[in-house]
Amino acid sequence: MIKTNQQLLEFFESWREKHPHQRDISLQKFRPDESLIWQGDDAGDLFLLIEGIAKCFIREENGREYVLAFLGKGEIVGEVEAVLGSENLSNISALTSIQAFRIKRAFFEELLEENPDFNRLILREFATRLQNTAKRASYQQTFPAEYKVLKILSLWEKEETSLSKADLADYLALPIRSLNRVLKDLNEKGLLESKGNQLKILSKEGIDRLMSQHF
Amino acid sequence: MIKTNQQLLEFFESWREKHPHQRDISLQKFRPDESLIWQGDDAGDLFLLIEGIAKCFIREENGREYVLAFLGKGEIVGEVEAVLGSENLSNISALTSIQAFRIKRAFFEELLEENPDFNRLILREFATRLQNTAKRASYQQTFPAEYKVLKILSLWEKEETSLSKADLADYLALPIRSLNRVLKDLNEKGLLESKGNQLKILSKEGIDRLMSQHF
DNA sequence: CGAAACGTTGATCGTCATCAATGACGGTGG
DNA sequence: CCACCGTCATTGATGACGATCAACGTTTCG
Repeated sequence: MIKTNQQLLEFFESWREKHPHQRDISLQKFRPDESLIWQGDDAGDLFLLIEGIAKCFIREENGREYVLAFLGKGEIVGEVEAVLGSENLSNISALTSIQAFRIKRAFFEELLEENPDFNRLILREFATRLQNTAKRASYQQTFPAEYKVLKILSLWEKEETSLSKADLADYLALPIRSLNRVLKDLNEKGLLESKGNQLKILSKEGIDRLMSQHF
Repeated sequence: MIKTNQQLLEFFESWREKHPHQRDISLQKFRPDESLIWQGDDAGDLFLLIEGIAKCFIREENGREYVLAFLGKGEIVGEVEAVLGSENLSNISALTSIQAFRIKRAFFEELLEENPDFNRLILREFATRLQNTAKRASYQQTFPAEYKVLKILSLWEKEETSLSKADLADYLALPIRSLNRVLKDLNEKGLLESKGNQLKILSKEGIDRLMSQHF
């Protein structure tokens, strides 16, 4: 639900320890709602999240937002554009306060070419993202709204941080009104407790049961 | 619409010329409807398409198919799974007769580690796929059926090969009936001519005009 | 001063209307 | 026989609008 990449984080942390004076990596902070990357801009520096949560989303020509992913600790942003040299496909904005490494693009490319471990980490990162987006595109197309919500909730559970309902709705490509409707139903069925933005799953079994009815 | 990767094809062709007796790459043919890769199987050898078109799709638990991409000349399949060592995410099946290189997985990994040019090609391939799937997921969620069809058609035009309507419908995540309805409308508006599986765009301007109405 | 009362604001929901997408079924034409 | 369409019914998702409720700060009064 919120992607993380512990290995990538460790790679950069240990790199920093070994090269404390390296100027290609710097620390940068963002406040909630600040943007790290703007869709349509030319590829610039990359960021690696150390703390906090960011939202990666595309704004369509009709104004609607589609959330591609929520990114957490250890996730890197801007790599796709860096590799292709293309303009930014998506926006990245901070949901919480964020602490991040800012990585010079040239340095990223250098690492990619000269450090096999890093190269491998990025390859794996790409591959998992591909898997994730493909899976999600598939089931978000083929299942009704209620199921999408259930799917998210079943992935939830131990997630510490709660997202705003608005963000959740964007992620599911549902209007808030529709999301609320589904949540209320689940509430009445006793599967869920919702106060404000805090969603609490009361019966994982019940949720799995409901999901299986869509087959 | 139908992805291709000329550079990757050239890489393997020239590799073969230089190493004619290499046993890690072999030629393999597939007939229409044959499968190259089955969803859920363990990662095996990879394929690189030399001729023909393949369909990459996920079958959901409720039986519906979601087409991730149509693959043509120079596209490689099975790389994501090879990198992650995970089971196959999707099915790959031949739409036309296919001629392909079959690449041993171990050899692929070796190439990836030891050949910087190849490594770069794969990185770029991953990155463009990420861009494509992300873009598509976004606009397929946020626009109505008619628009999705228009979008495809506007990308069409110079495409030589025509896909079956059934495949097109799966790609758009629409039932055939619905696809036919849209096509008929466009037909009546004089923007499109359709006989059998051959779709011919009569007025690109008209299509762009219709698309802009969705904003 | 402190507590009760009040008003404002934003989130949520009940209800109804609407629309888009789909399914069903039978007909037609190649 | 198969692909396609006319037509009608149904379903799911959404929008509109007003009512309600909770949170919060402000006012009023004892």
